[in-house]
Amino acid sequence: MTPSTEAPKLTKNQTLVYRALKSAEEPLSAYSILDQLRDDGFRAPLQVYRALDKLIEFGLIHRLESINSFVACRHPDCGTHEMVAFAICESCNRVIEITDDAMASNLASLARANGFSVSRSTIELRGLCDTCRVH
Amino acid sequence: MTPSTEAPKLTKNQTLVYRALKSAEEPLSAYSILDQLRDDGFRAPLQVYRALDKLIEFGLIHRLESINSFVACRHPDCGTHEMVAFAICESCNRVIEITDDAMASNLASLARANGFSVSRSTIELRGLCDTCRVH
DNA sequence: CTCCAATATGTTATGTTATTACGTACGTTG
DNA sequence: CAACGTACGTAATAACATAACATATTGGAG
Repeated sequence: MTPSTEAPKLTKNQTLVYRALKSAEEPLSAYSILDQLRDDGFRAPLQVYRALDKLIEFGLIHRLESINSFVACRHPDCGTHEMVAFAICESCNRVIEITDDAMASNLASLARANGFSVSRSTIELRGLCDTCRVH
Repeated sequence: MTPSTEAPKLTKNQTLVYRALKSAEEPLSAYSILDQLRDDGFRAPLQVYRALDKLIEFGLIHRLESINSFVACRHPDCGTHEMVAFAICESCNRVIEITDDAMASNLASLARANGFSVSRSTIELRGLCDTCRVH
C-alpha cells in the first residue's frame, strides 16, 4: 500500500504501461492502454491491470476513481504526503496534482470529529484549468 | 446539476429505487437495486439508471464514485453546501456524510492557487467508523 | 550450479458496471 | 384531439475488471 522508497526495477510489461502513461497528456483507461500496446504483444486486459496494480503499489501512477482512468505521477514526492487531490480539467482532461499537508490534517480531523478514522482518501475535483478557462 | 429546492413528485420507478436506497444500511450498486426490484417489474439496468439519474438531479441520493454505488442522502440540507465528503467504513460499509463550508472554501482556494477552478468535487474517505474501530 | 520459491506472464472465460438505440405509453397544454 | 415532453420497456452492446489456470522467468539458498 505504502509506496516503496526504493526505485523498483520494472518488468517489461510494467515498463510499457508506465511509458504509455508518462507520454500521455491525459489520463488513460486500462483499455485504451491495451489498444496502444497491441503492437507490443499485449492481448488481454489482465496484462494491463496487473502492470497498473504494480505501478500503483510503487507509487509511480495514480488511479482516478471518478473516471476509471490512470495517470503517471507528476509529483515525484507525493509518496511523502498523506493526501493527494486531483484536479481534472473538463475541457482538456489534463490533471493537476495538489498536495497540502495542512489540508490533509484538517480533513482527517474533520473526519475524526464525525466519528471516522481515515486510512485513505480519494479527492477528485472537476472544473477548468486556467488555460482552458481563458479560452 | 444544482438540486432543485422543490420537493419533486417521484414517478413509480423513482419511488421504488429511492425506497430501496433509503431502507438500505449500505450503499447499493445499480445491479443490486435491479435484483431487489425484480418482483416490482424491473427487468433491465436502464430502468434503474434512469431513476438514479433523476434522484441525483433532485439531490435525494448521491453516487459514490470510488465504489460504483449509490446512497440515499441522510443529510437533508446538503444541497445548501458546496462540498460533501463521504466517509465509507471498510468494515461495515456504512457511509457518513460530512459537510464543512470552511473546508470547502479552503479546498477551492487551494485549487485556485494551483491554477484550477473547481465546479464539482468528489471526496471519498476510506477507513473505519468508530463503532467498527472499537470492535 | 542446481533446485526451489516467488514473481511475472499468457490466455480464456466470465463477471460487473453503464450506455446506445429504438419503440411505446401517458399526461399536459394549446 | 393534436403535439409535445417525459417516462417507461426491451434488446443489444460497450466499457471496466477479475477469476482461474497454465507456463515462463528470475533470483536466491544450499
